[in-house]
Amino acid sequence: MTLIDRSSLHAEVVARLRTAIVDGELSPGSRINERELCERFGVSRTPLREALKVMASEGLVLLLPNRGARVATLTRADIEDTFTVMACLEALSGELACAHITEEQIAELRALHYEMLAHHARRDLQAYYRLNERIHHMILTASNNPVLIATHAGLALRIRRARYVADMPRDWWDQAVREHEQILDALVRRDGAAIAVLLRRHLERKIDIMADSTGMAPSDADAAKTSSAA
Amino acid sequence: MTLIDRSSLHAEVVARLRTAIVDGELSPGSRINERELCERFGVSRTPLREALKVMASEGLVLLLPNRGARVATLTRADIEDTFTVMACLEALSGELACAHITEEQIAELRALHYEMLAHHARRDLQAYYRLNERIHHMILTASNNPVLIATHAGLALRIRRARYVADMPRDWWDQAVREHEQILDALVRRDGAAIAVLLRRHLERKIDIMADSTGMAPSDADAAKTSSAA
DNA sequence: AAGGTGAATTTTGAATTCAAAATCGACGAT
DNA sequence: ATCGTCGATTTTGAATTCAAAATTCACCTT
Repeated sequence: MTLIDRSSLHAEVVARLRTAIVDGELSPGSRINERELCERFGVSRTPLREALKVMASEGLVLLLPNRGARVATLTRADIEDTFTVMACLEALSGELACAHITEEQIAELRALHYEMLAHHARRDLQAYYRLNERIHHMILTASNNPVLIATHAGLALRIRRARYVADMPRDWWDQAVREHEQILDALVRRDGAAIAVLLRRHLERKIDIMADSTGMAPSDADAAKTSSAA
Repeated sequence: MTLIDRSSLHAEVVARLRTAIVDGELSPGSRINERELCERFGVSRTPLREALKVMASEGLVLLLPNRGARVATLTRADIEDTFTVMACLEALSGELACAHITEEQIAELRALHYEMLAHHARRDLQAYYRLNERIHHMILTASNNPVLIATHAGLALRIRRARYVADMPRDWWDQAVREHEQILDALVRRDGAAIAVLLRRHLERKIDIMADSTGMAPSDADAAKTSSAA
C-alpha cells in the first residue's frame, strides 16, 4: 500500500478511510485500531483521529468515548430510512431538473439510457449499476441545487455498501428498466410532477430488494455488545 | 467564560464552536484564529482543530489549506437551495407522520398550535418562532425516520442564522398561521398527500421572506476577499 | 515615492509526548 | 474450579513540540 501524499494529509486520510469503509475493506462493526491504521496509512495519529471524527459526523464511524472507534453497522431500518429520504430527494431533483436541464443534457442522458439498455440486454449487472448510477447522478446535477446534490451524496455514501446487491430478481430488473424509460420520457416532456412521482416510486421499489439481500447487522447497539463482549 | 468540562472535550468544543457560529458570535466570513479560540475555550489546539474539521464537514466552516479556517458565509442562493431541500424533507415528514403519529401526539400538537395562535395574537414574533419550530420539529419526530430527522437538522443548522428574521410582513404572518391550521387538519385526517403539499408550499413561501431580509454575503469567494472586515 | 525583495514573525499542519482510562492477565480467596 | 481483585500493559485523549508555509514589514532599488 502506497504511502500518502504529504501535502493535504488530512483530506487524504479522510478519503482513504472513507474508501476503506465504503468498499467494505473495514468490515461493519469491527473495531478500529488507531495504531494499526496509522501504520497502514503511514501517518501519525493526529490526522487519523481528525479523519475519524469527520467520518463519525458523516455517520460512517461510531465513536465510543475512551473506548475507540468502530465501523458503523447498517441495520435494515437504517437502509430503509435512508432510502426513503433519498427517494424524496431524487424526486425533487427530477422536478428541478425538468426546469433546468438543457437539450444537450437530455441527449446525453438518452445516450446513457441506451448504453444501460445494452448492459441490461447482456445481463451485465455491474455495468448496468454503473450506468444507472450515472443517470441518476446526472439528473441530480441537472437540478442545479448544490445543497440537494451534497445532501444526496452524503446519504448515498452511508448505504453504498448495501446498495449494489448481487442478486436482483429478473422481473424486478426488467421493471426498473421500463421505469427508467418513463422517467426519461417525463424529463423530455418536462413534466416535473410526473417525474417526481416516477422517481420516488422507482427508488422506493428498490428498498425491498436491498434490505432483503445481504446479511444485515441487527443493530448498532447489539453489534457493540457482541463485539466488545463487555 | 467558563472553562470546558474535561471529560468529553472534543464534543464540548464542537458544541460550543457550533453555537458560536450559529448564534452569530463569530460573524460569517470572518477569519478564525486558532490560538485565540484556544484561549477563549481554554483548550489546546488539538481538540479545536478536530472540531474545526467536523464543522467544515457540516458546512459551517470553510477550510483553506495552509491558510486557516473561515466562518462560512451564506449566499442568497445557499439559503434558497437549502430551504428547497428542507421543504421537500418536511413534506415527507408530514406524510410519514400521518401514518405514525399517535392521538396523544396530535393532542399535544393542537395544544402547541393554540399556544402559537396566542403569540400570533400578541404579535410576539420571538415566541411565535419558538412554537413554530417546536411544531415543525414534532411533526419531524412523528415521522419516525431518524435519518430524515438528522438530515433536516443538519440543514437547519446551516441556515439558522438567516431563518428567523426580524421583519415579517403582517399579511404573510397571517397566511402562515392559516396554513398551520390546514396542516394540523390534514394531520388529523391523516391525509398524507395533502399534508405533503401543504407543508412544502408553507416552507417554500418562507424562502422569499428570508432571502429578501438581512444583508446576505454575495458569495463565499467575495467574502473571502473582504475578510478582515469582520 | 512606488514597488519589489527577503528576512523575521506568525500561523498552520502534523508528529511526538504525556497523562488518564480501559483492557488484559496473574494471583489469591472462596 | 471459579470468581474477584490488583497490578501491568495497551489504548485513548489532549497538550506540547517541531517543521513548513504564509504573512508581515523593513529595507533596498529604481
